[in-house]
Amino acid sequence: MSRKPNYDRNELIDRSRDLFWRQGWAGTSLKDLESVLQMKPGSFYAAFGSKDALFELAMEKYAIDGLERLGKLARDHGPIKALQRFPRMAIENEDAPAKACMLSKTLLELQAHNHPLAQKANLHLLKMESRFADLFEQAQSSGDIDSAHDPKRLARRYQSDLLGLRVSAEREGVDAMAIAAELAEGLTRL
Amino acid sequence: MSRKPNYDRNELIDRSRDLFWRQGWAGTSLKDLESVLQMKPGSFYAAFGSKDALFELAMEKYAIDGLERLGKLARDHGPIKALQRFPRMAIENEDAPAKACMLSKTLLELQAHNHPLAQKANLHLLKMESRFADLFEQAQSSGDIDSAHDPKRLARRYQSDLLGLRVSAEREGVDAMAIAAELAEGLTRL
DNA sequence: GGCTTTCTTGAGCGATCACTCAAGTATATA
DNA sequence: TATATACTTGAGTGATCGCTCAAGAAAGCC
Repeated sequence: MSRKPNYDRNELIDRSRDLFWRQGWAGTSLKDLESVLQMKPGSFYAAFGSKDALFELAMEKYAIDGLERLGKLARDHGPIKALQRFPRMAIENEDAPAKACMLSKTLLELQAHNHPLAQKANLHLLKMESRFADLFEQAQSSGDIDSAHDPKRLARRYQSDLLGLRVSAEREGVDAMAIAAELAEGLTRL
Repeated sequence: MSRKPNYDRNELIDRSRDLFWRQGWAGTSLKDLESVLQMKPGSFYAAFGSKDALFELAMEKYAIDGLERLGKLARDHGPIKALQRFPRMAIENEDAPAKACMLSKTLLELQAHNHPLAQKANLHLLKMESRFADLFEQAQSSGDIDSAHDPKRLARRYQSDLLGLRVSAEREGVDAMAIAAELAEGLTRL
């Protein structure tokens, strides 16, 4: 029995993530999604339930991708180099839907209305922050960073600077790569 | 002849700025504005022309206020102390509509649709950046900061970190005052 | 007071919003 | 091949969007 969907659900979520990332929550209409996903309303709601539900899936995928990219950097180059390269990686991809972080965009857009998606964005950011703290701690263990510093404090500051970088990268007329380089260089002086 | 409006236009723009600042462009409806300004649609459009036009006025007022606060800090305490205190001032006011910068929020929300307000937000940010650069240059002249640094570069990085701080301050569970303190402390080591 | 001019009112405009559902179509199992 | 079980379609839902405009109210000038 049954009939298989003629789409790849995972790929649809990817495309939604790109659209939501670029245009934000209110800035993305159902018409936009129907066009990008090549789906009629009926199929869309059968598959995802609501715009909010799909946004949540998209944001989860965004967050997991970020964690995985950071993890791969750490495995390939070690903790300190990973932390140094990550900001540059976040803004150098010209094909990415946006330079700014989707989580911070969501937070800024929806926080004022106490939208559940804003809280979820913050949870993803906290998860990322704790991962940064892990890497700082590892960098201290291997002697790359002075152990006098509190890794959680370092992570908090690092993430804040990273979010700032990515807002700046969204602007025209700002050399974000130069800021990223400064950020990386700053880590060598801890 | 003629009849005077029964409202203070300047105060209406202030209230609009607070609402737009907090809720963003799409997040603020005409109903919201009518409620906060105590105006019926007809009066609203007679007075301001459109939602976008009022948003632009609100954003201009926001930008000018920022420039003036920075200027006052510089006059009262000198360039270096002004740069050190400004980040804290930006996030410590509990009554402010939001911690994050209205200009960066506008940019992030509207950039993807090439909305004119996004470009205007960027122009205001550039103006602010050049004012930061002026202060860095003055701090160098008075010997507070090493003259080997490029003041424009310092300003660019400073603004980026400031925007990051203010995004972080919008989050729950993040000690933004601690980040602001680190930012200020960092300026003493230039 | 009479007149002109502006401001205020609020019903309602067309467009778009997120979303629904009955009908039609394709596929897997029996 | 017949039947059951999904999936797909797209016209259409009520609500809300930003905005208009004709009518009425109030203030300044003669």
